[in-house]
Amino acid sequence: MQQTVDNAKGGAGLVGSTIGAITAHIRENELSPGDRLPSESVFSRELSVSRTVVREAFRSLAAMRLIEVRTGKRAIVARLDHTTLSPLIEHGVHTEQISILQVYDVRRTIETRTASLAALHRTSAQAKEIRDLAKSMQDSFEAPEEMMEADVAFHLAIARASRNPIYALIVGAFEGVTRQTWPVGWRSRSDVAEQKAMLDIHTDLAAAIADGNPERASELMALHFDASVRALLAAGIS
Amino acid sequence: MQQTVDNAKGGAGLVGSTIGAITAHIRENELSPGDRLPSESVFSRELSVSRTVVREAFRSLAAMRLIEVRTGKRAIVARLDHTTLSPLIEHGVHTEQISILQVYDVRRTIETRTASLAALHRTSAQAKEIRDLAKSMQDSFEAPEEMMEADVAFHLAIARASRNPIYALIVGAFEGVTRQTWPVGWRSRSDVAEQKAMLDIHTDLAAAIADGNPERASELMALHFDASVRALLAAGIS
DNA sequence: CAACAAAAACCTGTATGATAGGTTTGGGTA
DNA sequence: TACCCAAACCTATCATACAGGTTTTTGTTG
Repeated sequence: MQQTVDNAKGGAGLVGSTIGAITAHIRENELSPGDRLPSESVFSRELSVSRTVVREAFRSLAAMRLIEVRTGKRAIVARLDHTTLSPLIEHGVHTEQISILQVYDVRRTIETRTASLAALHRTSAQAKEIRDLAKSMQDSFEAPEEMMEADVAFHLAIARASRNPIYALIVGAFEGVTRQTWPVGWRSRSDVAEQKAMLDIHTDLAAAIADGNPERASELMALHFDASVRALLAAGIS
Repeated sequence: MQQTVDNAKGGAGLVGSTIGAITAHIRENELSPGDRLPSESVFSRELSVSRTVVREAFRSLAAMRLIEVRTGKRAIVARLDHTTLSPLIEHGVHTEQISILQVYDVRRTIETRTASLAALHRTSAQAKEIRDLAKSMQDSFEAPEEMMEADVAFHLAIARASRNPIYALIVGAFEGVTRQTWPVGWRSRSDVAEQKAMLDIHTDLAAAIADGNPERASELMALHFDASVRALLAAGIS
């Protein structure tokens, strides 16, 4: 019936080209996170496609976390968010395209670096946050659920303290998988002494970051992951 | 009017819960990449939502690359694909949430590891592919465009040879940004000797991987990135 | 009976129009 | 001036329709 949107980018189909037009709009107008986009009907009129198509394009962009849609309000350009990639990795694991050990290899690679960077770049507020989380873990020895949440937050806080949002993005990507495997690793630690040792590594790591000691921080992080991998292997996870 | 889908996951709204229902379907039936999903109308009936809602859910999942939709055919579970994350990183760069140097810090971290792993795990076919790509770069000295493509393919091939798909995913995420900054870095290399040196590093790296020498491979990769960062800084990119 | 081709059934892509309910905004009133 | 409310606007969802692709069924023919 009509068909005005040029097929510049975003793949074939009207929805694809509409996605291209919207991202182009963001770039050309140099929109920043939080800035509002034109409404669905405006795009619909402007691009001569039905609102259905624009809606599907909006949904796609929202799924990619490039924009945020809120009912009644206009869509806004999205701020990078560490939860973005979690579903993707979970999907990979569930469909057996990714193994848990592969996740841990990547985490070790990334997080020895975030530990270094955090020791160099953390603000004092972040140093405190990280130490508090390590303490939370110690305090919740009897409540594994809480300890796990503190652990997840601990690693993410370190990634954020690296002051490179990409690291936070990647570390966040593994949150979902971590929540599914953490209890297994924890239970597989043979005795209480070993469990305490694990907690101590976290505390020492927090201290190294607070002290601004990147070598020690990254060394402790490496130790942590080596121990985690041993625990997972002991539990029969590959 | 109706409203049957439980709000288990995927966020509020019918579309969100429908997304949850579809991913649940994939998990419960343990679908693998390539397996076909029920049609839109089936989900529509099953979940008592309109096809519009199911379509938007499908679009969202397709945008996240959890499924693939093809006109006329049924949607299938998607294979992990290294191009998935590129738009996200580009968005971050365009909206100034991510700097180029931050991209290079992550690449250095990741790719020194992929170089090691590739040296350990590459098949002989992969070793050949990597060497051929290094050679392509040497051969296209007069055609920067081709050289860039060979370079991009080179790094991705190494990531794939690591035999950990997550690395390929992450390295692939930076393709878009790389294509936008590569020419700048190349031109900023002051003289031909320096440009040749850069090419030699690639060739040596390919050799180290073929030789199964992980230490040397990762060392060369680190050298490569140090030089790249210097070139970008020289070009005034931060 | 097997091979094959036409047709029926099904599927996705897109458009249109309608209703419900949340948000913004500009007046008008106190 | 401060505040409240109605109009205007926006997104969420539904129902329906039709134009192409794709798969399956079926009927025919060798």
